[in-house]
Amino acid sequence: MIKITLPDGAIKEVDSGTSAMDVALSISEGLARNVLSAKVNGEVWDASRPITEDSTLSLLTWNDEEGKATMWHSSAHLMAEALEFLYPGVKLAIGPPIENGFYYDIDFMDYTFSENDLKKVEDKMKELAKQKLVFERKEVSKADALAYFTEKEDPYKLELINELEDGTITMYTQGNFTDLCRGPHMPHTGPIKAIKLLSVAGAYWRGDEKNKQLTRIYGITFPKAKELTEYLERLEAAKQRDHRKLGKELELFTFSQKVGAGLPLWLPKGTALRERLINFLKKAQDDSGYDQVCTPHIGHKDLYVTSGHYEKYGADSFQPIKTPNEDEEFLLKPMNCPHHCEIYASSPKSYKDLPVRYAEFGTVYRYEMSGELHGLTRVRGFTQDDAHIFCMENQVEEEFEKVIDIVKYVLKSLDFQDYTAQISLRDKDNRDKYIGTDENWEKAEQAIINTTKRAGLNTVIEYGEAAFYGPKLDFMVKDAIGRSWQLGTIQVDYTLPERFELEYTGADNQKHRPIMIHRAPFGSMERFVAVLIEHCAGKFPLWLTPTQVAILPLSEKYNDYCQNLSKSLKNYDIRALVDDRNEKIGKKIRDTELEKTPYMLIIGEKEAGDNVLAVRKQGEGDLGSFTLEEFAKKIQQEVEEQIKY
RNA sequence: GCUGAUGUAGCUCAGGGGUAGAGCACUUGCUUGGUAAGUAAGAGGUCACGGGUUCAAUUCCCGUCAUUAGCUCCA
Repeated sequence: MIKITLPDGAIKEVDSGTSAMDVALSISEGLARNVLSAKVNGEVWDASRPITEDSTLSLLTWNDEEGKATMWHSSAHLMAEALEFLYPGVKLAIGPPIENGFYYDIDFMDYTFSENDLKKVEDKMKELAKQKLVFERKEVSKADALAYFTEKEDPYKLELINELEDGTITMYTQGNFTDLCRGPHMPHTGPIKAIKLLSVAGAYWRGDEKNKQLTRIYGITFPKAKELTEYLERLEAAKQRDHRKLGKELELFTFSQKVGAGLPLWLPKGTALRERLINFLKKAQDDSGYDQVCTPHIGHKDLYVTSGHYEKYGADSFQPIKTPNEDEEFLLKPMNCPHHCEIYASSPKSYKDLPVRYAEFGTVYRYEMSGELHGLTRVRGFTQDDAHIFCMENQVEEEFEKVIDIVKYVLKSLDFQDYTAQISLRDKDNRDKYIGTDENWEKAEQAIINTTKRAGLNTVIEYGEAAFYGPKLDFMVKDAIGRSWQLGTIQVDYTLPERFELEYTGADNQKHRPIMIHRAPFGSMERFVAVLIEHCAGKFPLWLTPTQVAILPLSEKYNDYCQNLSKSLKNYDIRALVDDRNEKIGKKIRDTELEKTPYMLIIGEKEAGDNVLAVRKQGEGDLGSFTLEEFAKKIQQEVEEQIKY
């Protein structure tokens, strides 16, 4: 007899060799039907695998992440079976579960496979799933595994087996399909009720571009058709708030083939919004003791050799610009820090001057591989809301905290509630890729950990994600539909002051080296606006939105009255536009609703006569009558509420 | 960069070896309205760019540029 401890602490005494499924059956048949796999002593197992020693056991169903992964992994095998049936002789590489579904990498040999063929595979999978094919686990020797896949002529599996240790190899079979697999798998294919193959893409064998490119098929399965429908609806909703689509519709930005890939062009409305964001941050920075500086878009190659960026990024950067006569080399600036270091160095500094904080909305250029470009989130020219703080050792933590405060203020004002601070430290093993001394790294890493703890941030530590010159704190922001983006960043740097030989004179009349903090609360204007658009689905906070109020005259008779109204609102710093088109009021309201303008004023005979405003709120409807003063006050209050410290 | 898909009016898209079409937007006329689409007419295109095949190419082929999905999830 062995003892099985269940999650609620209950202990069951059962015969050795009892499976998780047996335990489930002893609890209830309904539960047993839903079991996909089981966690035995912390390891995910097949529900049917015999347990032979005292163990903790939790049964995994569709409601557990591991349960989902089990079903998706099994679905990948099911797809492989369907593919082998429809395309005999295809070579299979790997097929794991992923965050949303699964994929399988396939070498289609001489077959051609396109998106149009997905349906056919999907149908075959459905047919197979209905047969409730049982997944059988088998431990095999390395020799047997090699023999099986040699016979099958599958080079990918053979390569994988050769790297495995004898005695640890397992195979799984369902129906007519056998695969090398660590498992676990669900008991049988029955619970796979809804199947959708989503896309076909290329992927290199083992992720290495020198290897052969295989065909990757992505899919997802569910135990209920309704869940699939809901999933597809969520995908559709995400598409609807894609910043590339909304950016076009709301006339915020565009791209031009002639200007070049990855070089965004900001349209008037987008620029106005961007300027508003910039002024908002400038004010916060002004209040926090920052000084604005301004530096050129190019810098001498030597500047970047000194900073170390040339060595690190030279090949990835744009090519140097050569002067015609002197043959000097300049680079488009990939970052602002070296310029700011030279500003610091332009005059002697005393400890009494520190900290100095140089801020610049600096446009930088970086060469991104053409395939990496993506809307406004990954571009080749972008503007950082950059600043560099030069301070003394004993000021680092306080400065760091102040920066965290600004970032928190920015995120709050734009209604980002849900974010994580990711502390990026050095790779634990491979330390060659970082510049600077171990001692300085230790100090900087500790400073970040301490301050984030004190600021009460929700943090996660990532090793190996640090910049090459120092550790950093990145703000990972979740948008409204749960996707995570890296926006603001704060980085401690002991290295650049060293390389630029920056100094200050201490109270002891000795020269000391300042410490540098890089920071950008938005990250870049481009990425921030992109994420903001997706976060609010184009319905910007009132303080930021391009047009706050649309004035809709009921007929052309009231156009002049409305123009005057617009001017009056301007005196209250309210941005209003008059829709003076020759259209009916229903049409004007509909168009304004679709443009997501927050407020509408409907002006006809009654309003013009009584000197009142009929107010309508976007998405909500009629709010009733207001006087101009009442309305202006309402708007101003709402704006102040949003950008309060 | 690699692989696939895509590129037709300002936007969203249909079409197809014999020099192009819809809806919305735009212009003009009628209409002057009460909280999500009034009505009629009109204008608008080197079918991304360059080459090839053909009597004829926007359509087929090749190349370039751009957009897009994936190449990060590891039996």
